[in-house]
Amino acid sequence: MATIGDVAQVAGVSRSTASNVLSGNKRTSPEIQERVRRAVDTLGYTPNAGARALATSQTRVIGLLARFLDDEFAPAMLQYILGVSNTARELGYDILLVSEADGARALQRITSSLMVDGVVLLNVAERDDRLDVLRGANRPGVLVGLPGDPSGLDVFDLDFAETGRLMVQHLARLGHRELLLVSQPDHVVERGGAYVWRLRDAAVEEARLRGVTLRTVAAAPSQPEVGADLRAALDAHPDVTGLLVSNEAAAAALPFVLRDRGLESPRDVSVVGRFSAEFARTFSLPYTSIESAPDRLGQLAVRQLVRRIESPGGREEAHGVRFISPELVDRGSTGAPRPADGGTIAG
Amino acid sequence: MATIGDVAQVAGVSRSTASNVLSGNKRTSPEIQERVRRAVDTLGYTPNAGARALATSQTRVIGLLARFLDDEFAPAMLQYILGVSNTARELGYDILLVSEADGARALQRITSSLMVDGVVLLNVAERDDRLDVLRGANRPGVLVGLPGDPSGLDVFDLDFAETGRLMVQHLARLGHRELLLVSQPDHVVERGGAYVWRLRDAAVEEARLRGVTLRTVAAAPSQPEVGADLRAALDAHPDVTGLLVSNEAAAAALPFVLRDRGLESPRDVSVVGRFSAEFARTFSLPYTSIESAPDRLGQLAVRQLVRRIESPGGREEAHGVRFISPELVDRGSTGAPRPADGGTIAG
DNA sequence: CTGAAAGCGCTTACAG
DNA sequence: CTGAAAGCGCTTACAG
Repeated sequence: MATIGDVAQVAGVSRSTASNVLSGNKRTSPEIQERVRRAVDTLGYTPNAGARALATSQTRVIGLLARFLDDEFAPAMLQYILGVSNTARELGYDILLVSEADGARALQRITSSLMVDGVVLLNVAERDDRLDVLRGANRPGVLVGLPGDPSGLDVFDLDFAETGRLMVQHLARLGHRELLLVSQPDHVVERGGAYVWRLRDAAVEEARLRGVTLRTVAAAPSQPEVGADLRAALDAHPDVTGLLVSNEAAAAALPFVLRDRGLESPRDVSVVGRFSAEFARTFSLPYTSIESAPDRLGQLAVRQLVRRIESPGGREEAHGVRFISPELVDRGSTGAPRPADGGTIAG
Repeated sequence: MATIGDVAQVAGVSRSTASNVLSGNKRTSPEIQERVRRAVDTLGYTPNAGARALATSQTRVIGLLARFLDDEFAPAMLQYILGVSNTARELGYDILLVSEADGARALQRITSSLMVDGVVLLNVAERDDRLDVLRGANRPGVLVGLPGDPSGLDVFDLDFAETGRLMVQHLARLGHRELLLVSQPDHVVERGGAYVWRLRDAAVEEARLRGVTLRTVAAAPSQPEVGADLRAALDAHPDVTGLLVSNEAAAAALPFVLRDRGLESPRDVSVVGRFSAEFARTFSLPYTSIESAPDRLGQLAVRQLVRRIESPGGREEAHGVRFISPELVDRGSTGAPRPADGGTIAG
């Protein structure tokens, strides 16, 4: 491997001059620049990342802490990872992907060894044991997902409360009076999935304000249990004309369940989901939905992180929570409710 | 940040002794060990990764080159990534995830800068522009996926030819004489997805040997086009009693298509897929399938890579192609064909 | 068994 | 504008 010493020698300059040409930090004469560039080309020189990191305390690597939990839906997670990864590369950073179960320990390891310039935490829980580590770390970090205590942290998330309200509004305006919200199971909430109740509570409140009945049901986070949960929920609430599906696994299973009963949306039941366009495409979901925007959240998170890393006073600027406003993507699965005498959705 | 110098000072030893205790490379007295360990604890010392990499030329990071192509099914890809990532962590390595479009350039970048000790290439094509870079690189690499010219490379892959034969055998033995293979579209093959024709050609040959009719159809790699392709294929071949579904997107869409026509498997049509158990779970696929074993392939690949990295003569050992034997997982979607007079599967 | 010294390949004040 | 020198934090022969 060629070193910068080799480059300097071939170019006939000192190592510091070669370094200055390559970094562009100091002005150098065009002639010198040309000589150094030629030397780099002939030698096929690439700076040694470890040596550079040692000298500058910068690695140009961002740590990405993902969590693949059994009770969450892996394909949805992938989209966040890709969103972060793509934006990082655009800004000149590589991604160290950490998917191990013990995220707190992993975070400690990669920050204290200075392997990364900063970190992005995905799938943040209400009480997340990674946050104390992050607060004590020597590198900045941003979260995707709102924890219970976001103080001193940069947080990006979908506005789940507004999402809940929007879902209810949309169906209420179309004339629906009997709604069913398909949510995540209780243990997701207990484990810290605060987004679940943020959406649910707001939906319930909005329904109350509008004098609409909103029932809530928890469905399993994976196949095939989620299908059974959906069927049971429809049986239990035959008057329902509108479905709010916040649970992504349930959304993926819904076409099967509706077809089983000969139901069509929006003819027999109106459906509003909460998932990304990419997710809809992967699972052939024909439902109107609130876009969950994983790519945009990943992008915002990385941009903010890079600002903290690179801007001189970036580390000290005020932290805050930034919500993405939910947007409804119409895929034609909602309409006026079927007439009251039009039978039931129970099988 | 504490350095090893601080540790040495607190422990009252020299830096080299502290280093030796931590690495375990040289024998040290128990008392000294204890003193050093205590100093590490009180200071919260973690070695600086860059400095260590510079001194040892080892980073304990493995580069993972993924490719997310529009014409392949992203959720299937995730499983390989997780397989590699989990095994790497078990062996003490972190993962640098590279998902950018220009894989060859990325590979050049991470190897020549010595950011990684080795690389795993996913989704390798028949003619893959990353391979020349890998052959010229100063770090070892292993592939998941068989290229046209595997010389000088470590390759792991499912035995697609045997997979094709096994699928045909399984249905032929049950009495099926009219089979349909749902494959990938031509442009996947042209781009270099050799696995497509490896499976197809072997299936065709096996069918010929057994005197069974095997038709082949290409289906789109994503929703919703794949559904239309499946419907058209069933219409075009009404005599078919057995489906071999190698295309993962087609497998995910098949339940919808069959239900549309009131078909059940195995009553009306027998189905054998090729996908992982995890994939089956995610998409609620009730089909007997050849296990594609992404986790196992990832594990084998990483183990081999780490062997090359760590064993003294590991770099020089003979390279080779290792196939995983296909295994059929029975999910009850195959049986004897319906009687010849039993109607057709066309809608 | 322990320690002083050199070296890994960069960058960056600093002096000229 | 250019170069000699120091330093980043480790590891590792080498001498004792």
